[in-house]
Amino acid sequence: MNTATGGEETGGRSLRAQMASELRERLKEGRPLRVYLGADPTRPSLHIGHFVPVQKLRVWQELGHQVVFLIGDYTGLIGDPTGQSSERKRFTHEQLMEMAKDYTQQVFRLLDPEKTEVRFNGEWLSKLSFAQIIELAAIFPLKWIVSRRDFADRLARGESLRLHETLYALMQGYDAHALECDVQVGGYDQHFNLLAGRWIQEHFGRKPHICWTYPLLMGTDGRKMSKSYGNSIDILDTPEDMYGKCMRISDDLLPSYIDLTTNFAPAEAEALKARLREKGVNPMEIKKQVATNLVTQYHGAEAAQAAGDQFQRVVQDKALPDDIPEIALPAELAGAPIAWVDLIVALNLAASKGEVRRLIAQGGFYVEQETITDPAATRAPGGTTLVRMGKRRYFKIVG
RNA sequence: GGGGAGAUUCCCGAGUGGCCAAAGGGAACAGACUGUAAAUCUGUCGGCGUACGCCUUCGAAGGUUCGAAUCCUUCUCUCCCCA
Repeated sequence: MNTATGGEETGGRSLRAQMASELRERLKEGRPLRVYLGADPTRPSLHIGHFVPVQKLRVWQELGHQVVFLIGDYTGLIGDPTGQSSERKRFTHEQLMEMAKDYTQQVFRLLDPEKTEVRFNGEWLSKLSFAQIIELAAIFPLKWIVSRRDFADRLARGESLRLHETLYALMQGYDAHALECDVQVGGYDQHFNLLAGRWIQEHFGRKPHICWTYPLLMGTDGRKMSKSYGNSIDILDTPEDMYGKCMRISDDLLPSYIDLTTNFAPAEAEALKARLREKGVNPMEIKKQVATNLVTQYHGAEAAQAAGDQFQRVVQDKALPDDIPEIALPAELAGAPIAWVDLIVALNLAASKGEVRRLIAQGGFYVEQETITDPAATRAPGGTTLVRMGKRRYFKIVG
């Protein structure tokens, strides 16, 4: 059964079409729908890739539907095995509750706390009896579980796969049932977990919820978005960083960013994507609109405007940024001329003298906006000196 | 428990006695150009020295050798196959 395999190829057109038609039916009921997103608080800091469903939840919220944000304090005890190539590190309930604080704080950058129902799945999962778990477990043919690509791969490679991991989907599915929701949103990889909710709801004679999933958002360079790749845009980024990182999105990824991260009205989004396909249109202009939209969502229109202005000034017009960090010279370095190479290393602004020399040799070291070409150049003591290393690392050395 | 493969500079990955600070790719950094911090092109990419050079590095510790990432011994860890 195709829909049970849980991989990114699942679902397919027919399922999506079915979900769309079920959603249309449900909307005809004319009441606010309960739309839920669950997340396990197993990561300390989040990026906009994690936030694609959150961003969509906000759209639902703005349309007047009841949005539920579920914190997986119990599912987090297992850790979602979806897409994992090995057993996950497990957290204690205390750790999870601690991380949940940061988590909700970040989520409320987008969602309206007043209008959001926040729940913890420990509320019901902790109360299930063994008999109830048996009943739930009986819903899932083992074949569905072991044919999921992630599990199948691990089994094929002879790697550890433990029973508790196979229960994850059951737990998430039960959440959907307990929350009596109409729609569950999630990443595309969550198909299996979302469908589990439908099976459980159907088992209990309920109308199954609609599964609404979103494709994976790639990092700004086209690889998987990950903090360690340095290609992520993080929820807690400053407006300037967020804007700048948006401008760094590869041109060909722009359409997916428009779809997944902005809250343009559908027609507007389509228009932007159409513009991108036109000849002679500078993608930069559209990228700026995406950046402004994104920063506005997280920081407000004013901050977005300011960030855009700063980008224009600093990057495009190559002017000085607003606040350049000042570095006061420690006593032992002050008072005498010192070679730039030594100074920069002493201040920990570079890992080695060779690195600074290289920068100078390549014409990327500037003092008071003048390129330094002599690797032995020194700085005279006293006063404030503006230093620029490379494209955008500015410092003021004082003392 | 038995058999096999492997651990290389940030990552992947070549390298089986000197030409190896170590191919190639990726990332990163710089410069050029541009339509942006995109794309493209060029360069750099262990440390110290202006420099012929010196020092440290190829899982760990020893050993063989004029000379080892490459050979031997032991150890640690990882993966695969069989039971």
